[in-house]
Amino acid sequence: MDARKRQVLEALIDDYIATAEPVGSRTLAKKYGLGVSPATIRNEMADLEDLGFLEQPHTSAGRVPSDKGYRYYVDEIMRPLVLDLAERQRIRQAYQVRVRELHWFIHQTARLVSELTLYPSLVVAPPVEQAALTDLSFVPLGQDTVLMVLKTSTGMVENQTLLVPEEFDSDKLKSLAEDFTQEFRGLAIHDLKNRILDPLQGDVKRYPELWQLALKWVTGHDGDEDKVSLAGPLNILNYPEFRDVDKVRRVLGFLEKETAVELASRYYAEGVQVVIGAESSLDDIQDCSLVTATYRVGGSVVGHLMVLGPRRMHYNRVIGIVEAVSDELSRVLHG
Amino acid sequence: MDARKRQVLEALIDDYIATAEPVGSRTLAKKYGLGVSPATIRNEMADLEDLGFLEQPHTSAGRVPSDKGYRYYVDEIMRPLVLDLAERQRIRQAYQVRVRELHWFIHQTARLVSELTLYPSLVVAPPVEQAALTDLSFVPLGQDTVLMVLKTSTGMVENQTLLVPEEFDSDKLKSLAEDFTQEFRGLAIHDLKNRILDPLQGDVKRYPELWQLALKWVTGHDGDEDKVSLAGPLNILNYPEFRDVDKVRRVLGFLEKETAVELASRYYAEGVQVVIGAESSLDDIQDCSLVTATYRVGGSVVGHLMVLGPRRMHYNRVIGIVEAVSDELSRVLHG
DNA sequence: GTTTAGCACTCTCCTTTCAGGAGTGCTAAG
DNA sequence: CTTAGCACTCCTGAAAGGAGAGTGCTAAAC
Repeated sequence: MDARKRQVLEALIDDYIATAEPVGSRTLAKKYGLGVSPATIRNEMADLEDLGFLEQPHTSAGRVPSDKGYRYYVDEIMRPLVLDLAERQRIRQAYQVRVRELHWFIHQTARLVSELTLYPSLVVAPPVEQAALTDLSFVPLGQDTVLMVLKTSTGMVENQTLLVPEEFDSDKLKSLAEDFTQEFRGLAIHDLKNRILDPLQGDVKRYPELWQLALKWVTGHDGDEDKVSLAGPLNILNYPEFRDVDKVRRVLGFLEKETAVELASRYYAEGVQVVIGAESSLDDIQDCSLVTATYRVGGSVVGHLMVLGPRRMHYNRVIGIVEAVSDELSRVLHG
Repeated sequence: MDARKRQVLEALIDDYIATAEPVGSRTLAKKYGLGVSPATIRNEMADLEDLGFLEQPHTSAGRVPSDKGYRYYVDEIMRPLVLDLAERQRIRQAYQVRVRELHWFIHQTARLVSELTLYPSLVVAPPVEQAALTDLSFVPLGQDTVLMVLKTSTGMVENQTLLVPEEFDSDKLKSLAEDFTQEFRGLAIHDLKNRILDPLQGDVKRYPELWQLALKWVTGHDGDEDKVSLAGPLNILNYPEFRDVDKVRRVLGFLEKETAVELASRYYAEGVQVVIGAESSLDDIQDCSLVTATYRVGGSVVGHLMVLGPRRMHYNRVIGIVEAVSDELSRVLHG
């Protein structure tokens, strides 16, 4: 893998990313200043194909990068694009208005990323289920409704309206909230739910009224709702590889399913990860690549951010954007 | 327009809805027990074409209903399908779990409708902007954040987190909330916002601290967010008329834009409305039909519910579903 | 008068064929 | 090692032809 091969590979991938057409030796020689003739490039391309970096759709077409080719490009050749001023500003301003509302953060992030990258983007919120309870209070709303406000160790706030017996007045609720916080503080939400649902724990007897309320919460609470935000799915339609409606259905279907969330969480390692084509071993997105990033609150990874595009994705640009956004998000979440 | 013409029209539309293929006289004679020969049906079809109810894609194809044909079918022939037990139960159970959270209601409704109809569905929430303020309270969350809980005359609750100066302690907030409610109760949210933004009103001077808080609310509050829920957009991909990606883009683009919401609100008349093809005079959805319905709280229309599908939509089924769901939604919102 | 069988006609759709073009690999010369 | 030349392959798009579906019309049957 000498320098010229790398040059050829880079030029070819750049061209293919831009045009979506198989790239021939003549094109490469003409458009990119490689200083050699098409014939020479042909030889290099044949070598690159032997090495597994390129593929030929058919004998007399140009070449197309293989998964392995993209992988080499991403790992060894390309460098993340530095965003221009306007884009950096846009990212900085995106989070200025509101505060502390989980679903707003992820919604905003997903939109921001998909608008900047022109690809669909999925943002997975901090898994509330795993965060620990830090504080809980009840706010009376009407004579039989109450707002339950729950704070977690990841700094997020969750609200949920509950129906309560009428005899729960303001003072009663206050003392119940204190009991609840006292008893359960520090427990992960997930464990807390299990404990509430388990009659053997004895909570039923010790706090009959509180337990009744808590049960309403658990049964009414859909842990997954609002935790994922998808933006810009239609962007996918702008790329010629998605001319086929069946393909569109598979890919967008994937984004709407649980699989996408799972996959995002699978790449748990800090920082930006790239998954190219078949590397995901998911049939539905064989022809797609993913760029995922994590964001943090107080040093630990709490959520994921994912961009999905065709295999010939603008990796350098997307990686640059995803890095910038996840950094900014971590920053504002920390503050 | 004699009885047999109606029969032929009905059979033809039923068949076209089922198959998406132009319907020929032979098919009609064979599949539907009309008791006459293809030749007779041909004559009827020629008449129906003269009347503008049918169209011929080309000389030697079968016939296809025109907008006018569908219109006659919807208004004069078809009757809403009565849902079966399982479906009715499903609708009844859909709203049992949670209470009073606006975004949850519309989200749930959109999902329910799209799953039952197999078409995309859009639900527009009661316009909070137009509802009157009935009550307001602040809940301290941390040393500098506070949850603002706002109740409206449509019975909905809105929450928003605000950043506040540290000197606003619990008692202070309580008295501020009382002042606020006292002063502004009964005002439409929309007017309230304008008033807060208008320095000439004198609120700045009279309630400097409160006004500061209110301003944060107004500027941080995106009136439209969470007010619209789209479900099942991908359903559209299952219909052969949307093989073409450009068409898909136009239609799904329409659903994501403000236009769709506007359109839904345009059909403000109580009950179910059907818009067929070009009747909407919107280019993007020339080949689509819409079924809209309204739902009510305390007797007055507050929101809209919309189903979008190909022109050959299962009108009877969709209308039945939309009626049932909007009734149920009105019922639970009232309670 | 209405209904129907028969038939010629039209138009689409699918397949086949064919030429053009792009790109390759190989060979041999620079 | 590089490059020009050339035969070869394979896709693509246009043109041509046949099959099939469905029609409208005419004339006979009810």
